[in-house]
Amino acid sequence: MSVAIVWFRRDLRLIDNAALDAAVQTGLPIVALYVHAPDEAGEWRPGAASDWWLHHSLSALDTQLRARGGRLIVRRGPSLAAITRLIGETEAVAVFWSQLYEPAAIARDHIIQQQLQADGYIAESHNAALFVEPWRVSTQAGQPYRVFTPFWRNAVTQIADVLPIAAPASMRFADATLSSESIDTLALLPTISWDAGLHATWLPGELGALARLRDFIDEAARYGDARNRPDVAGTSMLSPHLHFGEISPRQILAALQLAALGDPGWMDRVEPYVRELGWREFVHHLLFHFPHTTNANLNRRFDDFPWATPDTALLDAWQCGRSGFPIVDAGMRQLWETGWMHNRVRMIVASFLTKNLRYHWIHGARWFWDTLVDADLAANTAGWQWAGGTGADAAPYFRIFNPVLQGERFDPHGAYVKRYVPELAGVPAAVIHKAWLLKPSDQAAFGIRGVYARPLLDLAQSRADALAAYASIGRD
DNA sequence: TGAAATGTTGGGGCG
DNA sequence: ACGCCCCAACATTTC
Repeated sequence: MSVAIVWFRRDLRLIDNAALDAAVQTGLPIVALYVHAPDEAGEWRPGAASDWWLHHSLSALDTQLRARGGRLIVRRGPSLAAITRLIGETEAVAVFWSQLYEPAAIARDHIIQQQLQADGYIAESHNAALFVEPWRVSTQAGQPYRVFTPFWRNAVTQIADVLPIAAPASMRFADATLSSESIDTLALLPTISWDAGLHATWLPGELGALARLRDFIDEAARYGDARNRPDVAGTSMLSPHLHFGEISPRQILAALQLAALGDPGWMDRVEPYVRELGWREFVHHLLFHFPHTTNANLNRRFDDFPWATPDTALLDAWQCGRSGFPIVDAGMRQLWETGWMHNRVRMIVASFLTKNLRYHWIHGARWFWDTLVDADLAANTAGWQWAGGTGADAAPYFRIFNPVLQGERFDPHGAYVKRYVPELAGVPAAVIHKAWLLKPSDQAAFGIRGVYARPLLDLAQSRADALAAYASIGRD
């Protein structure tokens, strides 16, 4: 019996899935496969929060497939061995999958494609995650872009067709005698129950992604004003859904364009959000063209930068949200509780780590990698290199955020801080971001104790130290 | 999508 | 009435 295998990885959806569509177009019965092979990601194997999401997203995909008469076949890696074994069990003639952009995945997929094609099988990779493939965007000199604005100006001209592919009207599945691991046996869920906040915040899976998109469309025109306010639900919160491919950027853009019909000014108002989709595109292209940047500075001038040697207690305080700077601690606790942090606050905590503490950005990248449900090697790498001043189109190193001013500007009522740092619930908004400056009698009256009466570092001194360190490596 | 230091301007208090 | 000074407000420069 001939069949076509759809090898799902991080394209866990039925809509706008070119690989799935290509498999259906063969007219052959389908086998939907997931191969669990976390070691194949090398050093950047998914962390605990990502695993939590993956478990639920795989379950959601399996549920969707079962509703259509099929199911998800789950096997353990190595991927090539699992695929070739399944080919033997099914007499498959074709394997379809969606392109990934991490260096380890590219290398693995290349070997698998070569092997399958050498053995006479159809082995096709399709684009599921980007508007434009990275090898189709370059400067006039033929180089990859390192600056966002010209990159995006070029890339948008290539976004011609944003009509997403519909989910297959009907799917015919291969006979259901194939063995499958249960998703539970992959042991993706935490052994101790720290995931209540994740459950309360997220609904992994394609239906959850579509529901989130639907909610966001109504607010998208306000994104430009609201996106910097962590105390307001002003962002799309689609990042983990995008990471796992439960929804595609094309679907999002198409939905925005549909909502804009009959309202000519609407697309202009959502442009700030579309631009963020552009940044997502940009960082994926960067990772493709500069794969070493997961661990090494893109700007090699920083290779001699005098980063401080991390102090375990201070690094731990940053991770756990006990630095004494309310906006920083609120962000780190939001991350721990929900697996996500508002982007404005990500910039603040990253500036704090790489500049006030002067720790190498890799320490932040590793912590985010383990704790974010949207941990994405392209976005995480570029985001941390941007914050640390070592990346493409990066914030210059001397651009140091002041957590007091940032807190006052973007959490003016202290509502975000109070939500995640309950110790400060009794502090008036006017002083909540700098409570250590109050006189002791006021501190006592407002219940200010511990690090909030005495933060772990001096902002002015650490800023001066960072600038001195920056001066020591000289200009270009 | 920076903050702080430095420079400039102009209104108003005051002798 | 006038010059002087202070300082808030804004602009520019620097890191």
